[in-house]
Amino acid sequence: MTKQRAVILEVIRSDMCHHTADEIFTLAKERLPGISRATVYNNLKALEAAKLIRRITGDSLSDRYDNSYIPHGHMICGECGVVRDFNIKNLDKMLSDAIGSDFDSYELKVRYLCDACTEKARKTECANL
Amino acid sequence: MTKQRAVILEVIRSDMCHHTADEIFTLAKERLPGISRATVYNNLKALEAAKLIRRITGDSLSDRYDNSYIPHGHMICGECGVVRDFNIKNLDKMLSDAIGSDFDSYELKVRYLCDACTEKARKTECANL
DNA sequence: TAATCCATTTAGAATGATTCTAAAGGGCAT
DNA sequence: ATGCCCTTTAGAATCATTCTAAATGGATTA
Repeated sequence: MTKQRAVILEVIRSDMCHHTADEIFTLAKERLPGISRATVYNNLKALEAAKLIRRITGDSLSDRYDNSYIPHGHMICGECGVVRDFNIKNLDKMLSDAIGSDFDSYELKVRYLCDACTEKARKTECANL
Repeated sequence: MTKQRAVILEVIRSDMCHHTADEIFTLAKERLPGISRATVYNNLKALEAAKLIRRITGDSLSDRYDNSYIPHGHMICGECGVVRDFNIKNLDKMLSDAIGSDFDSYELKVRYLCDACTEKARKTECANL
């Protein structure tokens, strides 16, 4: 465990956000000014291989990283992009039943409008009347 | 509906595969040799906006396109990359319950080992004994 | 302490999917 | 035929990510 790897892991674990590689690079740089972008990518890959984090793809043009390796749902506001976790009971069993075998992992993303953005949209509508 | 758009839509609808933009470009080119890559991307975007197809992201480094706009599960073999559809009963309801509101769409991907690749792995194991 | 080793880091080049741009084309109403 | 506007085209630009080759660092041994 190099100090670079430790810092990257701490950055990912320090909050509930689902950061992009670039954000992680910026945050790690505050503590290790000399750190290289390639090091961030190398370690993100290594940390996922070690099952300490999980890469989540497709929410935006860049991938994001989850501080838990255990699969769970992500709800993503289509307006402001905020990502929150959620769980569905027995989903693992339903999935293995549906596909007819065990599986390695899953990714579940729901696009919705968060409360704040719903509220904002409501106000805008009123203003347009 | 230009002839380019029509051909692209036909390519996507012509089979159950989940093609990448590049594959769609190649297939469309067989019928319209002069077609440009940008036209394919433009139309894929327009067709999704018109709810005729859906883009699915994160299965590989390039996005793929589904000939149905209606969300459903995708099971993806981690070995050979083949994508198949599946459904889970009442998932819509479970999702809206879990997130506490209606949602726009979801994406559900399960990474597993398909029968053919499982078989292949079994044989390889035996060969290594 | 000095020498060696090997994995990791670094900087920057390379890649590859996608988007952007500016000019050309095509269809439709006038 | 003319003008208009949306679409297409070709290629340049962008941007996240991967690759490469040289430098570094920490541990181990002599």
